[in-house]
Amino acid sequence: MTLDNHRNKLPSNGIPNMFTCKPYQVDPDISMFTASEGEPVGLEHFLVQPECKEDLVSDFIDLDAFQIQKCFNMEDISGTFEYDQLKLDSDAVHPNLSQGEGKNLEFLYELYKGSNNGIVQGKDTSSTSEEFHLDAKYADIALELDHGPCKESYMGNVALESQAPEVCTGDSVNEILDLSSTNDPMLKYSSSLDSSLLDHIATKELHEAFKDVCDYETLDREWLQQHDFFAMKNHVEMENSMSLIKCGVTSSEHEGKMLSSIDYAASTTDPTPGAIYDETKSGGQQVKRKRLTSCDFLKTPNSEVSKVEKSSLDGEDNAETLVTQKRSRKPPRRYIEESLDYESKSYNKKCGIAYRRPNDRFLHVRSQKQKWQKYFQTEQVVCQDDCFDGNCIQVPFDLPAEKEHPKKNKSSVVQDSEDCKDNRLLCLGEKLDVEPFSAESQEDLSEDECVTRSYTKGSSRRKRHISWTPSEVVKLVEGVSQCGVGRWTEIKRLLFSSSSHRTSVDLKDKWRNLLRASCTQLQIKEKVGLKMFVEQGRKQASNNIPESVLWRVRELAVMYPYPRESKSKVSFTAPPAATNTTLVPLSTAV
DNA sequence: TTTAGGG
DNA sequence: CCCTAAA
Repeated sequence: MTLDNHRNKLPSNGIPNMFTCKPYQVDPDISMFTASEGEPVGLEHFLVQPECKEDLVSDFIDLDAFQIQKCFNMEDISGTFEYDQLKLDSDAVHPNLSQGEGKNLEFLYELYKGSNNGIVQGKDTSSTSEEFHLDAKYADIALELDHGPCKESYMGNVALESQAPEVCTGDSVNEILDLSSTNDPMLKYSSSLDSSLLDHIATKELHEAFKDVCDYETLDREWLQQHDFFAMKNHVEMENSMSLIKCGVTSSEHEGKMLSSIDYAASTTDPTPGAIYDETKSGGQQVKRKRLTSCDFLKTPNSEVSKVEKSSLDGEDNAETLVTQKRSRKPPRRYIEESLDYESKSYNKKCGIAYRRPNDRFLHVRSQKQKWQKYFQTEQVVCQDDCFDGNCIQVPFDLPAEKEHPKKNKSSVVQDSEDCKDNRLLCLGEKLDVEPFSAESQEDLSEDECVTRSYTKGSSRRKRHISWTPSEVVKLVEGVSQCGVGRWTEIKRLLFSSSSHRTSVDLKDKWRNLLRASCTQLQIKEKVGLKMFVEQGRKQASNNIPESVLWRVRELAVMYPYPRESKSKVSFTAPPAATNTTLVPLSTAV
């Protein structure tokens, strides 16, 4: 399209005519319905303006046939328009249109008519203006509308009415209202429209229209983007308009701006049920392309305004590209990524520290506190403390870790923090690891673990205490019976391979403890009798070690003498007097 | 690395 | 459960 093709003309009377329509030729080779999916076809691609008639003034007035139709729609609605002022350009009528052209025009007409359906009540376009030949389904009639005194207000009404009942966002409405108010105070009448209500209606209608053909979200997003785009464009135009006003440009130029607003309105009034359902099943895409038409049209550098628009829109190349070229496609990946990124950022910012894992949060609090403690005394520290919800027992930061482990070399604060971190992380991992072990193990872990954890927190490298369950003891005994005493690695490999928290050393230690326990228990049981047995029962209950297991341990101890333990074992099996002296302190201690 | 033993 | 020495 050439630049001239988009310029609207003024009638010979010299009055700016913003409704000048040129006869459009339909290119039969390009059909909206046969266009490939990936390449939306703008209307202007097959509506070719063959000629420029009167290029008098309006670089700022951009109307193609489609928008003119919209103007007609509005005029039908407004009821304030003097149809006498409409003149049909005889050149507009093309009685010799081919079949394909007729179809395309018919589609245009249907779109046009459909756009009316939402707002025209009991009024048939064809009946109101026979001259338009629209009832003849030739949508590309060229019209000349005299630029009468009422035109401005009319235009304003057009813009408002065309946008209001159909689809529009509050922004676009406001933009247009701004434009209108700057041009004609009469238009303020329309500013009383409830934009939110209009938004509701518009959205509802839009959803109805696309119920069967479009995905709601996609449609909404695209539509909103387009509207934002329009609003922005409006804004740009308004600014430009104001600058032009300052330069003393005639009011017709402002009308040009307003026509641009109408363009937006027209472009947004397309997806009406009538337009869609009267057409083929691909109505949604058609409507999209239809909208694209207006965008492309606006994008065409046909005037200074358009240039300004284009440049400004190029700055928004994302939106522009999306709106003008990728209408029937999904939003570009970059857009999605940016959106997601933005959402995630805002989400994170909103959530902040509250969504950290408790473990990390504790560490964060602690490290931050240590760091800040040097510089700030109270405020931030207190805030951090408040963030800590106390799921764990918080150890005072000045609490020396060496308290629990005096042998450890005194670590620095940072070192302590790191160690604590490791320890806590280890605890978490181990707990997760232990949980599927068995129900018993979970029971055992429940309360004691919390206490243990809180107590062992200060010590850096001490492993969390995990009580031996009876099942574990049984496994250990079985392992010893199979592999023999002292082959702890093998036992672990065979029976405790799934228990990462039980090392071979642990097995050895446990076996040693079992030996002691068995010695003690059995010895006491033999010696003292029932009274001590009751005590043993208590102890046994506390240890959860069945007596049968202890007996088994003793048998194994005999079979596989444990080094150096065998001495005590021997003493255990030795005369009672000797065992008494050694075991009494133990039993009493327990 | 594993085991034994002290703590 | 940790630590260390010894193998």
